[in-house]
Amino acid sequence: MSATIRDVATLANVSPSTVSRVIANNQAISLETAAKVRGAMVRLNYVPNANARSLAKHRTKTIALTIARSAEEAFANPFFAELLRGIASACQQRDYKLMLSMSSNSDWEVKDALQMVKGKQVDGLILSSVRADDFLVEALLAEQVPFVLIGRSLKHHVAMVNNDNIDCAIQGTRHLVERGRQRIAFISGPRDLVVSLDRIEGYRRALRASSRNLPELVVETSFTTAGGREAMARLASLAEMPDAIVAADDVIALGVIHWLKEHGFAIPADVAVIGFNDDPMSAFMQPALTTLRISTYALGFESARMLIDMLENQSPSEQLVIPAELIVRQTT
Amino acid sequence: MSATIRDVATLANVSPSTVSRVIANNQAISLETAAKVRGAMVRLNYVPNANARSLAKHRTKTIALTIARSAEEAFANPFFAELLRGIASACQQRDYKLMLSMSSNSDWEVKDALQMVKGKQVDGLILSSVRADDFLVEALLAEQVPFVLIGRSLKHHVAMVNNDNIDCAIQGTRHLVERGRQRIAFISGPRDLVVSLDRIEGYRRALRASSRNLPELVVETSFTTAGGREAMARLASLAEMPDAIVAADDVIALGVIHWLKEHGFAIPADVAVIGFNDDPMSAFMQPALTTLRISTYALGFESARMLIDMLENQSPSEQLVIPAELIVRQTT
DNA sequence: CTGAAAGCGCTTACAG
DNA sequence: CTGAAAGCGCTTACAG
Repeated sequence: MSATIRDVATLANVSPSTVSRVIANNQAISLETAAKVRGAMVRLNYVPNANARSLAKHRTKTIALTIARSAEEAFANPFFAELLRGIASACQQRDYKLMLSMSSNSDWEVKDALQMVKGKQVDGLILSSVRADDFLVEALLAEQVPFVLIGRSLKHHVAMVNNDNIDCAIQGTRHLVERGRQRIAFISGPRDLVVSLDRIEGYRRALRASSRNLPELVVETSFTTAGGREAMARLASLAEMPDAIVAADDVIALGVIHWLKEHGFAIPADVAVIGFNDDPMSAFMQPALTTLRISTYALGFESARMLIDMLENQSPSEQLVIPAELIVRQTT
Repeated sequence: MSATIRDVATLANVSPSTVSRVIANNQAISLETAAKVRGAMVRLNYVPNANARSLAKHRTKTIALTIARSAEEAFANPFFAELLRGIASACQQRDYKLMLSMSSNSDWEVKDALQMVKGKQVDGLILSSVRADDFLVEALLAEQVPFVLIGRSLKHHVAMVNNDNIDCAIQGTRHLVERGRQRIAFISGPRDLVVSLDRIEGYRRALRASSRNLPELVVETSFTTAGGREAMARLASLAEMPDAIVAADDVIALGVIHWLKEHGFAIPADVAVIGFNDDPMSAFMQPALTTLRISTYALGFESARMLIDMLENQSPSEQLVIPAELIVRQTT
């Protein structure tokens, strides 16, 4: 059995309260006593029991990232690795622990999230995606759980860090318009996500803003390479095939490019392609992918920083918009 | 404040002990009582406090993955995302929570790990890499902490899941020998890692086993794309440049390929390249990368499964070797 | 089948 | 500057 606070107290000849105070760096304790206690702690190899501590203090110094997908799916997309990188860095800096919660269906997601926070395993949550009808947000609001969104809520004014996805899609689409493309299609992720709705909206606005009366062509698929291939195949079977694709994710764009190459289309000569995210691999693809750099790392870092600030200083919830940038490479 | 077990007890008109028993699904409780209690739980939206529970039960149903790098670095390599995917899946299946622990230096690593386990935040650990002089392993052994290694320990017989890295390197190198390459260089990751030593060993054995008296050429770099470029640049500056590269990681291989393309070398005509891992991106590179598929996902999944088995059934520690396979594509 | 009591290992007013 | 006591919210022998 590990040493407890009593063992330390006994060895140092003080009361447990005193030991507790030196753990907490309480200034009231005299330097001699503190030194004596610290000596006992190292001699016993003492580590405070975090459960007892959390139970007494009502805080855990732990936050969780929730991902509304099966673990299988989630980390297949570099977006989440990059997001995690940012979150983990902020946690490291602020001495917080990070917990991961993945759930494949929306009921479980709500249940898991509430369980972690109400069960006092974590102090707060980062939600990695937001659905249009977000039960989770409502449930968390109702239960007064501290959380920050990666993305935005359609209905509630809550802490969030997001990109201006409408504007991103406008930029991407306009770029294609300016390149003189005639049939620009948009391959969207699942339409129940706010991010999908925003990007579709931006795509539409850009087309309408062009004076050329360009047709709107939106198809939906999953955020996977396979999804990209499949969507491209569908688009190619149309009477008139698109000459440009805006894909809502680099991983989708990758699938599109594969399909095109396999079927002998030249990129960008026959079909131009633009993605979203600027995943680390995207610069290295052949041809290198034109994409919207949404700064996923910053999204993660800032969300964690914001949550921890809220937790520690009850600072008010912020609405942060991370700037995005069109990175033009070889596919357009 | 959230409802506690007392609130539920009061509402259901039973004692807290009884509520605790229905939470635990204790068979002794009558069906009526159980139903009554469950009713009260949902009415109060009750969630048990995990800290109190862990404190009383001495277990948390949580495991941690430790990564001995800064968060910055870790998730830049797809290996960890893939590993995490496997681990998270197993956790999901077995209803365990997953905690992440990253630490950039070896002292912190030991401290963090002991803190998590001795502090009862987690029941056990998965170590994602093993150093030749592994203080962590010794410390964990001394403290009787349950853990499993991804990789192998040079000195201790402990629970582990690993690839036969020596054999992998033999296969990869032999493949190049059979392709008639004359100057086969090996780009290793940091030499303080067991996995690096094993792969270097395999490379050497394969060269010696060839009857052609091939020169040994080993350089060391970090597990990054930049590391690959830099190492390739060094090799290219030699009197006689290599005509084949075995890179200890696909990410390194990617850097090598970039360097070669930028400097006008044909792959594989001038220089053949082989990687390790079969990261998801590797099949999509141009040219597609020949690599050793080490089944990273399985490594992760099995490590978590093994750890949880040890935790739940005190099953003895296993030594599992995940088979690897040479995937020949276009770079060789 | 159920309850009262002690215990898990901390923290924190309250006294002195 | 330090200690005794109560409390955080559970679980689990021990009785009955």
